[in-house]
Amino acid sequence: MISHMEKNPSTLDDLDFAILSCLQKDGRMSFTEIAERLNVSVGTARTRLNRLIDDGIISIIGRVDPDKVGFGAYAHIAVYVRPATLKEQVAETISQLPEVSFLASTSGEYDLEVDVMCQSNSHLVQFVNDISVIEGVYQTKTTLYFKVYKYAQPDLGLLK
Amino acid sequence: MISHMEKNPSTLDDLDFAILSCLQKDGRMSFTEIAERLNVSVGTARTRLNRLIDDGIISIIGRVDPDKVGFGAYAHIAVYVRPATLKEQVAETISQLPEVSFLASTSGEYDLEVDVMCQSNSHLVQFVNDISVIEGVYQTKTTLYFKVYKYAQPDLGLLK
DNA sequence: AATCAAATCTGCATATTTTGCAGAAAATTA
DNA sequence: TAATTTTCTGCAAAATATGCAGATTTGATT
Repeated sequence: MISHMEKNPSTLDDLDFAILSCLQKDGRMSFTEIAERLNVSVGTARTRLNRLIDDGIISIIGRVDPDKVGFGAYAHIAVYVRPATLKEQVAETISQLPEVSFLASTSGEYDLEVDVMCQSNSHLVQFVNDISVIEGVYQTKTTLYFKVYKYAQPDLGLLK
Repeated sequence: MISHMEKNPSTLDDLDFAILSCLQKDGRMSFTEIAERLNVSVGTARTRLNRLIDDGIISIIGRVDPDKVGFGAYAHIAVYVRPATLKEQVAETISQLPEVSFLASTSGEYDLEVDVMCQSNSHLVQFVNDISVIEGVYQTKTTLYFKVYKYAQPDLGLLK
């Protein structure tokens, strides 16, 4: 017996996708407006949307513009872990750091990718120094993001 | 005479930062709740928040979990542009593609970084082929994201 | 195919939130 | 200091969210 079915792609129907699309456009769209656009009752829109959020299918987040808010150094750091067995542990440590906005393990030449927002170049240098001394971090390569052209959500229509 | 003052870091006060913090935690937090937490009137919270959004300082977006929603291939593509003068033009073209969730110019070895969400590996291959034939794209290097450990917003407290 | 159980949807009444606006307070400028 | 602009507050009206009971649909089992 399964008490709570975890959502996976196959359990998302057209209505779910339509709600996700609405939220991608405007994370503060009201239940009422979503319901009207999709021709369902407010209750339905609310139930679905709340479940999508609870199940972690979508997160409604406020994303600050790093420049406008004062993060002068937005960067990408490639992290090489040796021995490779320490990867999870290193990831755990790095994910705690407040500057980190994105952290993932990768298939490529390096093992972990860390995106960070720092106040200034010197703060960034400090940050890179800090992660360089974590046990298991063998090497790092830092790349600055100069100009962000797009920061959006992929078109869910691609999944149809 | 300046009719509309563009916001820059120095014009954001403590209340603005406090509102941004609330929205980073929950993009759907109501004006009322924000007002109560910060001990200001609802009208003030509303005016500030709307202005922060209008000025592009923060965007409230629904971010879907690529795995759960059916994007089986989440990847990072390093793009080398030759001649370098075509960079803006290439960026413009790539930013139109629906798979692209992030696009920025960088300081490093490569010129542009493109993050994409594709349905499958074959869709990703197709995508990489498509951008490889764009005029000015000299070379690409694709790295898959295997596991995302963190996808959050940086701590605004770092700016204090 | 019929039945039952579980899940989902709808619509309504109530509670809460948002919106528009006018006047008070604060900040800015001359 | 006075004038001007900007920001804040509080109130009433409109819009929205919430809780819930009953209807509908879906899915599993026989």
